Amino acid sequence: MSDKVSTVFAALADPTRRAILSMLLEDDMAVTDVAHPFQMSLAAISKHLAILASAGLITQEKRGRVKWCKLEPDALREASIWMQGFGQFERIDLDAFERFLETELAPPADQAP
Amino acid sequence: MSDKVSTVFAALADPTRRAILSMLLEDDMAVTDVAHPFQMSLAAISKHLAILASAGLITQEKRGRVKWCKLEPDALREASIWMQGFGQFERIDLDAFERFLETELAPPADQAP
DNA sequence: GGCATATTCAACCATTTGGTTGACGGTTTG
DNA sequence: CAAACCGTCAACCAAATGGTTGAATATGCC
Repeated sequence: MSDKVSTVFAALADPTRRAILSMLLEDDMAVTDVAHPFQMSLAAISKHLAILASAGLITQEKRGRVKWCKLEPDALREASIWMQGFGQFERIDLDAFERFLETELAPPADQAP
Repeated sequence: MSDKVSTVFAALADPTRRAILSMLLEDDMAVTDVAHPFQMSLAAISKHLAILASAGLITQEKRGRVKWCKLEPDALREASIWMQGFGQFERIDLDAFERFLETELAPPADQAP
């Protein structure tokens, strides 16, 4: 493994970890709260979170006795860009794609195409 | 693992397998030729190819005594869509993205946009 | 101080992964 | 037919993965 992209993909290859990421999409969460919906030990979830953190997909910050987990979506970018090298995306102009995103992702009631 | 998305991500988590996919981006290849640049046994590459095939990322067709490997980029779509749930891609309009691709990825000397 | 809460550590276990080697089954060619 | 080539299978191995439990470490509260 070792390289960055491999680490990210490996982290994403586990459904529990993907579920955790989906949960964190809503809001930052404490480790205990992340663990709550799963029927596995807190230690197991703690390990999953460590893996997500070492892949850069989340960051953890301890405030008081609780450790808050925060999604870091930017870590997906490199892997996402790798994937865009394939399929319909293979000849993509990344600058044009960037411009596309800027207009497409503008605030809801902003522009009329 | 078991689910489709997990299988695809797991397949992508290995640098050898990603290298193979990159090679297949150029052209279809025989197993032996895929194995050539790597310094590991043919059997090992054969296993990697089986993993890529079971993830749906490639297909293999035997013609005569050689087995041809072909990239199947569509298998990346589901995983790619999953990733788009995060980060800057979360509010993307897939139809608009499709139209964008159609113009942006038009065959070199085919039609003038 | 003492107890409850939040999280990790350490040791352990079963299974999977990524690799090796050698034998084997098809296919092509001399 | 026999020899060479293509690829997989089977058995094995070391290391990584995903999980468990119980003890340990912080922190907060009465």
